[in-house]
Amino acid sequence: MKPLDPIKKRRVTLKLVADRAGVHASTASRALNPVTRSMVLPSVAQKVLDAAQELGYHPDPVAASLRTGRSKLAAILVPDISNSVFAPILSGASERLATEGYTVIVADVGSDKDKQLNIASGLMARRVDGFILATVSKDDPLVAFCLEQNIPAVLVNRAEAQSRLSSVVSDDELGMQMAVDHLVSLTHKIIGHIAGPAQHSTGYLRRRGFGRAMARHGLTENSPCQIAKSYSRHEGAHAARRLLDSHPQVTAIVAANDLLALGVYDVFRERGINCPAEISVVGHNDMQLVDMIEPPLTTIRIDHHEMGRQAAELLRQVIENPDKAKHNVTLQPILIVRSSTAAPRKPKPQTRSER
Amino acid sequence: MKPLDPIKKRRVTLKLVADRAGVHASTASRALNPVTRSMVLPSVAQKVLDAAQELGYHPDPVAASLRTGRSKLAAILVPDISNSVFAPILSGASERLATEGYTVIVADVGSDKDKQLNIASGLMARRVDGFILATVSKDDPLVAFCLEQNIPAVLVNRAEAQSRLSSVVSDDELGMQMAVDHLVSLTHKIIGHIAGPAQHSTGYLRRRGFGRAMARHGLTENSPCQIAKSYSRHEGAHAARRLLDSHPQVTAIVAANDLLALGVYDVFRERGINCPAEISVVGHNDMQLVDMIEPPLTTIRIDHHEMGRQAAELLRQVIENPDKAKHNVTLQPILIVRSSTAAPRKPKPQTRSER
DNA sequence: ATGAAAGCGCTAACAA
DNA sequence: TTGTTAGCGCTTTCAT
Repeated sequence: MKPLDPIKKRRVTLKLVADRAGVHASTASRALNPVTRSMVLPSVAQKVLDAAQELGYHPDPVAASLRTGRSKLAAILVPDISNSVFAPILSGASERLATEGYTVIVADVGSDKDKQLNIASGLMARRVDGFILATVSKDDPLVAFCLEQNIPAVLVNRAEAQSRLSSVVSDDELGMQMAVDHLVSLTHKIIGHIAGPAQHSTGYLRRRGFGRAMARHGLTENSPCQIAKSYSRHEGAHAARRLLDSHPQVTAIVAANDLLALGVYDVFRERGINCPAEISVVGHNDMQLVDMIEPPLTTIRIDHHEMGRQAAELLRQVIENPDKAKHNVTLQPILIVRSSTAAPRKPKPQTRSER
Repeated sequence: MKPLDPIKKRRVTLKLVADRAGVHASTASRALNPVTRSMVLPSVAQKVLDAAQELGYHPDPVAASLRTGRSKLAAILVPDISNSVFAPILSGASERLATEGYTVIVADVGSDKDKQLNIASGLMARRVDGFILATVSKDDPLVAFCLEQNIPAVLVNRAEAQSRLSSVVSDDELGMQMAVDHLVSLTHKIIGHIAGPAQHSTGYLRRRGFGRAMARHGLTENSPCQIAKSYSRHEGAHAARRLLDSHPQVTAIVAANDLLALGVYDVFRERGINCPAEISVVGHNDMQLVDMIEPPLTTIRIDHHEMGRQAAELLRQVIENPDKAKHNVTLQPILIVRSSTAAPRKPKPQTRSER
């Protein structure tokens, strides 16, 4: 004599629906799945659909997943969810994936490659249908992992030199070109660069873009560069100090991203340097709120929301057709001029002796 | 004659492990599960563990889930992942849940209640073990849903008046008390409030906290308030305009959150009002970067990371013991004084005629 | 302490 | 076109 359980109501199963419609479970299954619906008489299909409706049937994705090996689950791996650059990427991607019927798992996986791999295999065990990776660095083991496991994956924001996977990134070189052109048009001649870590494509490509743009203006000799250890305000400040110590003559600094530019601001404050009167600064990303800081930051805007959207779309395509040719999408950034850039102050005659 | 598939390597199943260890699958299952391991001879358990190790066995959570009804999946619902307030909550909660073996699904569910309910039932179908809700407003249908479905859930950041579920929030009234005390100590007497939407506990409680604090100082008559339609810079500006138009005498404004305070800044800029010389401003949340804006914002800091952590911990407890008594955790905020607050300018004799 | 057997809810190969 | 059957990989009675 089992105690009956009045609280937990029974799950509505496919069998229940089938019984009510007077057909076999497999027929009900076919009727319910739009793809296989044509295998079933329209009249029967309608009966099944009605029965499902009446009973409030919701297919069990877990059971389906066990059976089919697919899950309608997509995972997005970010190195740091607190970094606000990723927020619009996530919302763009989630939005798109949700409309395609995917449930999105956002995993904050940190920067430790072993940890990342662990988390990725955990998700594989859950049979996620694909990954969007916002984490990759040069020769990333995660990419190797996805290739090995033969699981659909696309890169977003950061890519690889060898494009082993499809990707959506901003045109980092072009962005730097824009930044440099803008400064040169303001008649700057000695422009420093605070680069991001070289193992990230953003760090590497933006640095290259900076170098090329300066070369194009014949300013190669006047383009000192310091590489920040990470994309953080703290490391940005660190690099800025090194840059200013070694090249006090710079009249402008191009930072590889906004966080680094904020670090530059910190150093300006610390040393009483006026921006843009004494030194101009350009950031990269147009992170939220950089229009509110003082001075409002001139920067390169990337449409991260669109980036997420396109990555999601690409992933969907790869999931549907794993042999799809790789696509490397490059988004056009735009220059946003605010108040951190201005023409350089005319060098006072006694400038040299001043220090 | 089936074509053999040299690419897709076979999944290592429990049966495989059992065979290799020379036991039955059920024994292997018992040996692998720490909880049931004691039902098995230590020597046998060891053999199974070794076999699993050698084969690189990973239990299939999908199959386990189908069988047990549990999933080791936890979902966090946020209204807007782009709002940077949620980032530290998410990372705090994810971190904690991950160490407990949960995989976290972050769902960006928007503000539409029907959409939220749809997404929640979708996740229920996936058999998530529990929800963390960062979305709730007054009498939220999502809370009713969780109660009905009898699924573990805890609230974070925003709570309900009737505490139908456990929650972790900041002490919103205390925060406002701190803000008002600070301004009063600077000798402000006429202080306005830009409130958040009343259907959110943060909006309602902060407003009440403001009113009570002003009353405590005997300033009830001098505490005009405007309610913003949403927590956004835009609505903050809107409310600020209304406040300044109706009460031009205010010397300080307490905003219900930082985003609203930024809107106030926008209006100051638009009207040429100097902050803090003419009007002081206090925010709430200590969102990232508000120390960089001009002037750096005095605000109430909430430890959102800790908030997420504690919500996760609470959720774990509720999942383990659904009959656990409700806990309503209140975190202490702290006042962060920066440069948006100062003593009010001494009213010039001709102030009144000036306008 | 271990094995046998059933079944979670679904889908798909096969048969009719 | 529909039903039969088997099984995805696991856990959990039940029997031994």
